[in-house]
Amino acid sequence: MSADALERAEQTFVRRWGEMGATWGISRTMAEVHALLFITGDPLCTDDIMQMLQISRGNASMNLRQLVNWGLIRRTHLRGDRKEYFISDLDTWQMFETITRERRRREVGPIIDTLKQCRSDLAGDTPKLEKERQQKAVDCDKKLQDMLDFINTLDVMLDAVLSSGSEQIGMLSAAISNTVKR
Amino acid sequence: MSADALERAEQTFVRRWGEMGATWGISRTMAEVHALLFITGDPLCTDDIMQMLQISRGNASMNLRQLVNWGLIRRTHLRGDRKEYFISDLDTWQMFETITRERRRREVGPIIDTLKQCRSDLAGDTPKLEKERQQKAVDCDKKLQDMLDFINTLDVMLDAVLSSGSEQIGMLSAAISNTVKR
DNA sequence: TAGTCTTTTCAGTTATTATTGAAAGGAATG
DNA sequence: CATTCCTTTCAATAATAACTGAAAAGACTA
Repeated sequence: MSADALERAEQTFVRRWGEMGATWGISRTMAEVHALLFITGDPLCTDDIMQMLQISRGNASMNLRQLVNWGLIRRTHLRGDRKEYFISDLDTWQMFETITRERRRREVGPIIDTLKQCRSDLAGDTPKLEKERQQKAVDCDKKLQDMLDFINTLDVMLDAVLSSGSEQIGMLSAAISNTVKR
Repeated sequence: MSADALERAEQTFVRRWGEMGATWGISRTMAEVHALLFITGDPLCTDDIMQMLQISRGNASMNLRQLVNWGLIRRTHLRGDRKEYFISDLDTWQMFETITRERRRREVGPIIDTLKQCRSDLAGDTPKLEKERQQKAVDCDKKLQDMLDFINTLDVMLDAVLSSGSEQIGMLSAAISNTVKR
């Protein structure tokens, strides 16, 4: 039995979203589960997902948990049914915000810490180096500083964009274009 | 023999940058090679890189080629030496721009194509569905449209930011903050 | 509390991706 | 044009990441 147009469209979307996720360091299956819940819109239970994506119960359980932890989907229940159902946030902007905040939280702090760590180690020990190496240490320090400044700028911009919310996104977009054109 | 402060700082930076890359869908080694060339600043040959990262010649060759293709490093030569040397772009903003442009080029087009494809398939076949499914098809189409709009907005913003160049980045940052505060 | 239904966990397996090393291919040198 | 030095390629291998399935744990019911 062949799929109808709706099923085909959904499947195509799910597959592509999975591939996208994979190139961005998110497991293909996790992205597919999310895509499926998003495009379906309805609450789905673990068995639905296992069946539609042809994956095992354990796999489904793991990936659903991760998505809940990320805040991209939430658990829900259908009355008269003991099973757990899952439902995705359907607001595109909100999804973007959730993903971005999460990655920022996990990644920006640690990298800044490392950069600062490198700098302070260098600062303490540079005087102990021979002259030629001292110059290199200074160059290295400058690069670390550049990188820190850059990450900071990006972080501030991101913060502003994220806290603006979807209503202001058009305005923001316009403001950026204006600034750039000048 | 133990490493001095400069070596330690460089190694820490390289390792962390590699980990970062890995979580962003870039192979750890490729990120490490790039980090090494960046933090060193000097031209390095394949053997330097093999030795410093403890990797094989083939591996070094492959990853260097990729980095050249991405435009993050370039080949260079030292007079009196037959070997090829590699040197990294040292401008943080420029590096960001290169990476972002490259990923955008590779990824944004294809995903937009898929979304459009899904929509037009749906549009053609929706009338053939039974009534209840037609409603679902309309809902699905709306989500695809939302996603397209969102990607488009993001793309426009990104384009503006990228074409602004590093000199304007402070101004841009300020403009964003202003817009958001209002 | 025992019985039933559901979810989670995780050791073992499979699939994917990255790496090696040696052979082949190029390029400069004399 | 033969030699040397260097780079690339790629089949084989190793390392990593993802997935399975069955057992254990948890939760609701009567």
